Amino acid sequence: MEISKREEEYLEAMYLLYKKKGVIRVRDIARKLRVRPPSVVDALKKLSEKGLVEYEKYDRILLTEKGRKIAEKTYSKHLLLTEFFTNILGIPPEIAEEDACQFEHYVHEITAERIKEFAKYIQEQCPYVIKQFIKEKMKNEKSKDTPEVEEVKDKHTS
Amino acid sequence: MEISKREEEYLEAMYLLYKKKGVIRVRDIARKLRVRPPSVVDALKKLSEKGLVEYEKYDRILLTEKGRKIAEKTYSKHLLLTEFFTNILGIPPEIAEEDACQFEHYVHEITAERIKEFAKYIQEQCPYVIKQFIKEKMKNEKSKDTPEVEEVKDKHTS
DNA sequence: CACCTGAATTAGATTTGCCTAAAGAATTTA
DNA sequence: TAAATTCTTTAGGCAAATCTAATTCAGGTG
Repeated sequence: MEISKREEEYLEAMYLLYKKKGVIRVRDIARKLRVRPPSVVDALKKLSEKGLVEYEKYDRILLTEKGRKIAEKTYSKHLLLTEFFTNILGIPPEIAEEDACQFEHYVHEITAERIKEFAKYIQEQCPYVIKQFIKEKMKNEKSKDTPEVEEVKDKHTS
Repeated sequence: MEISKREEEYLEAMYLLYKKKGVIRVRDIARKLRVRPPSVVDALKKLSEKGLVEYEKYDRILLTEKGRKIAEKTYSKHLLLTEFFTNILGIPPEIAEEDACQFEHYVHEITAERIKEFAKYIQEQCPYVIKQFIKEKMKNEKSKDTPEVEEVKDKHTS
């Protein structure tokens, strides 16, 4: 059975809401995915037909076993990608988050797994090199925020 | 002006066709994107309205300056991602290709840039570690293709 | 208990991207 | 150059995902 990117996003949102609050409400899903409640109801009906969500109107909403497994798999990719982008590449958290949030729906198992292994391996084998890389990049980041400072200083001291 | 993932894919396909053959034909775009020719015509009309493609029916098809720039940007991300997946992570080429083909449309400039820098840095700073990682993974790959061999050997030699 | 409020739902419409079938244009070939 | 083939285009429709407006429901309060 085909499951779309968007459906995966719905499942993931529901999974996180359940983990955090213990209940899943239409309103909250809508907020999380930045859509209107009617769109959520549409999605719930479809997901329910596919056996990924338990849904009867006006009743409590739950993921089925199958739905939860998909959500977990997606979310674990999300975590691993975010970590890689921030810890290894030194990407700012909000951007890392956005990139992960998209790629998580496309990345092959093998690639995800490999990224995780690579991160571990490289941190163990050459932690200092990584640290150095991050440090370098962070520095450049900051100088972008305040691009004039260095130059001005030079002028003053020269 | 909003440009969708799919539109970016059309631009990229056209860009590559032009680079390779010097002409862009509906038929070839369709083949590349695995859609039927009428879908391509629809897309061309929209892209033309957005000023990304020069299109008059039955006439030659060209990217505009603007369209070409978008395609180039996308394609350069494609290349860099593919290289990272294959050369650093040791992902098989077809899978690396597919992952790149999706992520290229979402990855932020900064992340793409950082991946490129990281690949360069790590290859310079600890080329041996990378080589070792790849080697290890490749080995596991192969043993997956022929999972019985080792065991059978053992039995025979024991 | 009746009412009020906020949440959930339905109805109906829009947009994007794709399709098939059929018609029209261009190119190749006999 | 006329016919055959191939490519391109139009017409008409479908499915996914979204929206707004209006309705229905559930829970809390006077």
